[in-house]
Amino acid sequence: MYTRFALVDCNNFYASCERLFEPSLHGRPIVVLSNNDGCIISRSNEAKALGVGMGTPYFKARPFLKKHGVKVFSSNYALYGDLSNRVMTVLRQLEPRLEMYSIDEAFLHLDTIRDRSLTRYAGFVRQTVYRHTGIPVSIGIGPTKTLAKVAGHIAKKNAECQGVFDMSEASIDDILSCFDVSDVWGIGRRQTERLHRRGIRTALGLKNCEDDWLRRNLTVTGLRTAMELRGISCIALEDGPLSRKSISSSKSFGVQVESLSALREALATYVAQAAVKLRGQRCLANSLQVYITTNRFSKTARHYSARQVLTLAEPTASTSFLIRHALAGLSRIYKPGLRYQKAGVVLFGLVPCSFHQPGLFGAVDRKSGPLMAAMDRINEKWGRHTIQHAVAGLEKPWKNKQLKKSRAFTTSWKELPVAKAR
DNA sequence: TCTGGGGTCCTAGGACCC
DNA sequence: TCTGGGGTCCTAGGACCC
Repeated sequence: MYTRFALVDCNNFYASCERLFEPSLHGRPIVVLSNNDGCIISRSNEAKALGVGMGTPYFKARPFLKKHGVKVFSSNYALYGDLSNRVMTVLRQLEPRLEMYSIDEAFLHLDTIRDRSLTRYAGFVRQTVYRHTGIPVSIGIGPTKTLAKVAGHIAKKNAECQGVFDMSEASIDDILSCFDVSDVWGIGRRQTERLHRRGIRTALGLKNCEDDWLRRNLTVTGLRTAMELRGISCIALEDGPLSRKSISSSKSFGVQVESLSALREALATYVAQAAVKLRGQRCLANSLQVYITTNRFSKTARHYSARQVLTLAEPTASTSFLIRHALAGLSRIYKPGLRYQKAGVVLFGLVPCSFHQPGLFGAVDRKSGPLMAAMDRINEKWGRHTIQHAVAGLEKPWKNKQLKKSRAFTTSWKELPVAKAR
């Protein structure tokens, strides 16, 4: 049977979410900043048209944004996560074989759509998502995921496509010959440099490149990308239950941090966040990594970055236990007298709770399990830091800044939008 | 003053085993 | 002169994605 993948991509997702609750911003340029109000990570079409670059540091772009009346938002993940769920729910109702690829993208299998044109069907999907959620999407269709991504690009960039493009509507080679190789899914900066050195600048060039050279220079992933461009599907739709291999939590600080006690607070806070996710996934972790780093862009101070991996005697999901190990790791890599900019933790070696056989002397989770479950319930009901470990600190002066954040319109009763009749 | 956060996969090289 | 060979596992680091 002939397989067809569709890539559904929310247009300028974060900017579109913000605009949803401030309709006066329609037609006006908007940008959304990264976590610490650091970089620009989402731009409305109007902002793109002004030439605002993706990933530009905010402090550099600020005068320009002000001059052109660009509305600036801090990122509001409670809002984006909730709207993403709504989009995915609508899509899943239309097409159950769905892989949620990122917060704003999903792959669908279109094998079952036989009796009508895929372009028309995709147009229907697009309208339905918009009607139910208010989020505009583009849809690309192709025989492999990589070609569906190419089609998605074309759907988004060309107004005459009306948000939908199907690769089978044109000659694939013609399309690939005009498609920049650096825009191909899986081809990043380094690979682009290598391809350019060999004189390959378009997706068609990559498609026709010799397998041996690809295998040697771009590894098996590069070869797989080329095969996908040839229409041979090598990357399957992952529509099974999500099972992560690692869970991490890290953040830049709002102010630079020198003291071990502040680093301990921050790290304990991040460990607690990661542990909540771990329990939400009904898993235990058998090792963790902690790391700290100074500002890598600093021209005056030497950059220091260190990490420590800790293997646990027995896998656990207990916040207390994980914090204790993380802080022991921290004390081994902490160097006094430096100005730290970021800390983080990664939990890995995840095993489902149900698979785990408790050790003879362990039984950590049998004791802490009910306590953690109670903590999670309280924090879910009353807000994130209602109860927490004392070592995570109360004031949290190192917390990052998010000065321009919109409200949690859809996930908090206190922050519901208010409509006024005239 | 000021530059995100959370993931996945691949490879090379070392340790270890028989 | 001359010091095995082949396999597995683990880890750090790099590259990529959104």
